[in-house]
Amino acid sequence: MKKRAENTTGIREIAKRANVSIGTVDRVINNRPGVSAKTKETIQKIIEELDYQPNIMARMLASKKVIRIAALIPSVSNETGYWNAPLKGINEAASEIRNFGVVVDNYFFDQNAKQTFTDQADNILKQNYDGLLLAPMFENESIAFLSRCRQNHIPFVLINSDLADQANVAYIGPDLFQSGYLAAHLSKYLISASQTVLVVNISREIDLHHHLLKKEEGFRTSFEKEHTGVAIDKVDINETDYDSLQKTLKRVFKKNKPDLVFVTNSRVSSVARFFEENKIQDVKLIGYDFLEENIEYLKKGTIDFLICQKPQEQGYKGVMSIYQHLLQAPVESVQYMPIDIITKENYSYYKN
Amino acid sequence: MKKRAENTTGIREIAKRANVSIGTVDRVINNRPGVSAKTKETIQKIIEELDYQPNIMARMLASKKVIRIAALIPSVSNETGYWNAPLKGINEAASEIRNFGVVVDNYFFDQNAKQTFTDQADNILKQNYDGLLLAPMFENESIAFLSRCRQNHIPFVLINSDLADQANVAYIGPDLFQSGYLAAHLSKYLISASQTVLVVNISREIDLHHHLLKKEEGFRTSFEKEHTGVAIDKVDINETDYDSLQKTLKRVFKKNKPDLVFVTNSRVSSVARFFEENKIQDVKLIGYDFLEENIEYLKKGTIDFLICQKPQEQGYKGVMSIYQHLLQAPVESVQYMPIDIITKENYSYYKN
DNA sequence: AATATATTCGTGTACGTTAACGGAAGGTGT
DNA sequence: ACACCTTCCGTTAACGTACACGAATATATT
Repeated sequence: MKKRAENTTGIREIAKRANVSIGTVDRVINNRPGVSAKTKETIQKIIEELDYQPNIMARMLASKKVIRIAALIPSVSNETGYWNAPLKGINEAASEIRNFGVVVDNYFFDQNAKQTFTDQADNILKQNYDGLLLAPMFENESIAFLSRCRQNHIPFVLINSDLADQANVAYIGPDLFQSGYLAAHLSKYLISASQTVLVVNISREIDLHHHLLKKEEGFRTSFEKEHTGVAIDKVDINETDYDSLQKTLKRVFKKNKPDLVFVTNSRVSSVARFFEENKIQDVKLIGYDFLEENIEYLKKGTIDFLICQKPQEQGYKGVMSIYQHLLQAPVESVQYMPIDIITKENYSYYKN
Repeated sequence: MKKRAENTTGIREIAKRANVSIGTVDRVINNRPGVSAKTKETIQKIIEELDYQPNIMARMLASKKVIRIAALIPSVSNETGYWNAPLKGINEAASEIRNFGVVVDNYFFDQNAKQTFTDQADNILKQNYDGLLLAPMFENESIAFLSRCRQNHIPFVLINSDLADQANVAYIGPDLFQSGYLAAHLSKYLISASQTVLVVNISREIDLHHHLLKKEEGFRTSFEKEHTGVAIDKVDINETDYDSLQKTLKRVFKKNKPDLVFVTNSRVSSVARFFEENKIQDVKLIGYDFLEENIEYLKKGTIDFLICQKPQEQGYKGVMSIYQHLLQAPVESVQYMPIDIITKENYSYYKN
């Protein structure tokens, strides 16, 4: 490891060449007032000539500014560990930019209790953050919250599910429609024409349904497009406990047993459990997300495919995007996650 | 005339708590001699207690060290643009850590000319780099090169294909066997029992073959395990131009037309072209890598699946890993890339 | 003309760390 | 006794930038 080469760049060199002090150069670089037009121009010319790039290290070291970001996401429930992954991504990003003077505070709400969401939203607004990362699970409440953020000039990034026309800095998450569309495509390898498919939406709060419906729409569109003659049934289950699910599925299966079941979210493991307990082996099963319980059933072959969309990366990129925006850097406003297909063979290599 | 912050968690605070000077603390942190065992211990205890993380900014600012890394990978040929992606990853990493006093120099060799590899290797050794990133395409030459690196105490990271027992800091790339295994699994959705599969290895230098053979091995193993009764033929093509390929395939297809073709590398588009030109539509096709020409055939349906293993990320992580290692940070020694499945439906969301 | 006010600029200190330098205390050999 | 090490530790000047403070100069006001 050698010594660094003689540095002829830097604010100091610019000052020397312009015959001014570094203070003046600093004012020009940071676009602060107090420099005559003439001086400013000569300095800017020299900056261009040298292709001067400020040293980020020194800048961050010297700057006492602190950027404060709030993240509001669902808490990890015992019903689904999905939000573990985004949280991990958020924390990873947070620790990466901690040295850059960024503080990320995490707030959590209960997906089964709207009140917890609005409470935390109020909480966040009181603290006067510089930016916000939000998983807008409750549609109406989120819209209200974001409207107040706009009033307070707090920029925000949405992850996991999108909301139209919110003037958000970025959306980072799945293309829900396309994700359902792909699920249908995979299904076509698993069943043949004139067989029956069952779409299962499992979620307690009806507000969370819009999220699932887009996937269902994509799923149906794919089948309709190709005129496969496949019949698509559907059932909504508004309770997340296993007993309710079992009761409903028993009824549906008795009436018309499907050849393939498509679960529109991560609760596919409950359906798999239902299959196992009732010795249903000839029905294919597709669902979402790389969760331990899902993987167990994937290993056993009860679940055929899982679709996953990088939840951890969503958290990571969410934080990074709001941070970039606060640094005035341009940010891609729609960042769709890749649609990953997980099978028995490749799950051990999957990285959330 | 501002006072230093009180609640500082830096080297200064540690010094205060340990009743020593920051110089001593610095010696302990950087593991330099000149500190009594007793003092060292108390300081280390305090560091643990505070969960002290050195400020990278300040460290890089104050340190006059420059870390020099060499990367040696195949050049982008007109035959395949595969190495564009790793190169992009390498450059991305390089520019991310440039401010941290790291210089990455790229060296290229021609996959069809061993000599270029050894020439560049000599070149690199002369320059006395601190670390090396290598794609060890030529097995024997790479082993010889790495042996000399070890002698010169230059740590190295391997990407894209692995070499056993080289004392490398890390391997970052596909699990070749498993990747072929997955290809076989997908194949089972596309064909039925007692049909015929053809494995195609395309590569000019025989030394590059060991790479492809592992994939073939995984592919065969999967079929053997499940006793599907599928017959697996194989053909090696040692020229990379289209005419040679066409001639060989015509001969093979005349003799025994397969129901599915598995191409063990990114040259699958040549086979797709062969299919298209000869109006072969009932043969399934699986291959590797997210290249423009491959995607074209995927769109058209000539190629059914592509398997891709994040070539860009391989480059990125390769640079980052050797860098981390040079910073004395621990590095995961085997980093298998996820095995991504690309279809007509999800290719537009794929990120290399 | 004297004073007040604005404009433009230079100086100094701080950010957290590295590393060169030097000093004190104690040991060794003659 | 002296000179000369060693070992252990403190002090201090950088690194490149931000920013507060105040000095110098120019312009306006009375």
